[in-house]
Amino acid sequence: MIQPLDLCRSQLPNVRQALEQAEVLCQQRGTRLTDLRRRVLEIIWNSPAPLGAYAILDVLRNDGRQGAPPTVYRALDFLLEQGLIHRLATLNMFTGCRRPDCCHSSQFLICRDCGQVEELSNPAVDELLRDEAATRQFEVLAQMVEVLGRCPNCRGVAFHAR
Amino acid sequence: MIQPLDLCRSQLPNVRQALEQAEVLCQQRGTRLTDLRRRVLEIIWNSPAPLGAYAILDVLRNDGRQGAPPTVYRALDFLLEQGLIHRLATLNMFTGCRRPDCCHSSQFLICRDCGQVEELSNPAVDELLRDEAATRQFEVLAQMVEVLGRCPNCRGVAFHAR
DNA sequence: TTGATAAATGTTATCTTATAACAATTGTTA
DNA sequence: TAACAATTGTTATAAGATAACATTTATCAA
Repeated sequence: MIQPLDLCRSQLPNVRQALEQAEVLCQQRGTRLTDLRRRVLEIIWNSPAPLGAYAILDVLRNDGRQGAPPTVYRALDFLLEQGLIHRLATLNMFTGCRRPDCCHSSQFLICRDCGQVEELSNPAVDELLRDEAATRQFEVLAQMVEVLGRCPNCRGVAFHAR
Repeated sequence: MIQPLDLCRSQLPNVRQALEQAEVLCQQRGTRLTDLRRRVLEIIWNSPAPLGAYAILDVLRNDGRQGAPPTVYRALDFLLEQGLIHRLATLNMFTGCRRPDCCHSSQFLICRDCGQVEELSNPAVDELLRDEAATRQFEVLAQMVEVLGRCPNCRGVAFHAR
């Protein structure tokens, strides 16, 4: 008996939960999650795959909002600062952070075909890179680890129920 | 007695050597390192820090060459395919590959201040990421590991001679 | 050598991503 | 309420990348 699983979706926390957590975090930090910023965060979480700034802008305009690129980029800057979203450098796109509550270095598995992203947080990767840097007296400010490939769904990998 | 070291420079292979190696590799592979492609590779190697496509284009035009963006991007595509250069996704820039002869996954230490780049090739990083991917039945096509920070020179770190 | 073909480059136009600069609005606090 | 800071609106443009088609150059078979 074959039982296909939708791995990617099963790992997406729901949108409302992400928004509530963002609300709490910003309150704790004394930063302002304005309407615009909350809406941008919501748009990002609503999307199954990462979004580009201009795609987000399109949604905002569909909302009936005014807006130009800076509108979006400023909101994105805020959300990045707060650790509520990540920027995927290889795609020039943005995706919701799965663990906005704690500082962590992330690694991303990005599916070339469907665009869905899995966020990892393997401390060993972080440590290895820090060690390499330390050896060279290099001060680490940020890490960017992205693995491009194909997710199980897009590979057509079937899982057999045990 | 204090002995400052110029670590970054000391690791840059010289340009001629890089070009000769590229020549040999392309000959072995039956690919054509044309004048344009060789010149672009030379421009990249001549620069102490990574270059953007348009900066390369400017140099080409100073050469007296004709050219438009596609001219450069096509040459860059070829050099990337041949593994003679790397693209730094966080900077949208290109840098010469230190080990074009062997397939390898690279990690980069990128100095935010001076822009200089150190290329690492730590197999453990590669393996960790492959393991994480394998666990998730994710097929790896490419890895992008970039560490942004400050190099010893820009931190003002002094080295003491032993 | 020539003609046919493929590869590389030239050229124009356009698309995508991102930011600078300044104006208007909104929120906060003395 | 006035003064100030933060946020958002608006216009323009910079910077990175590619599509589409023309032209040139290299390669190779006849």
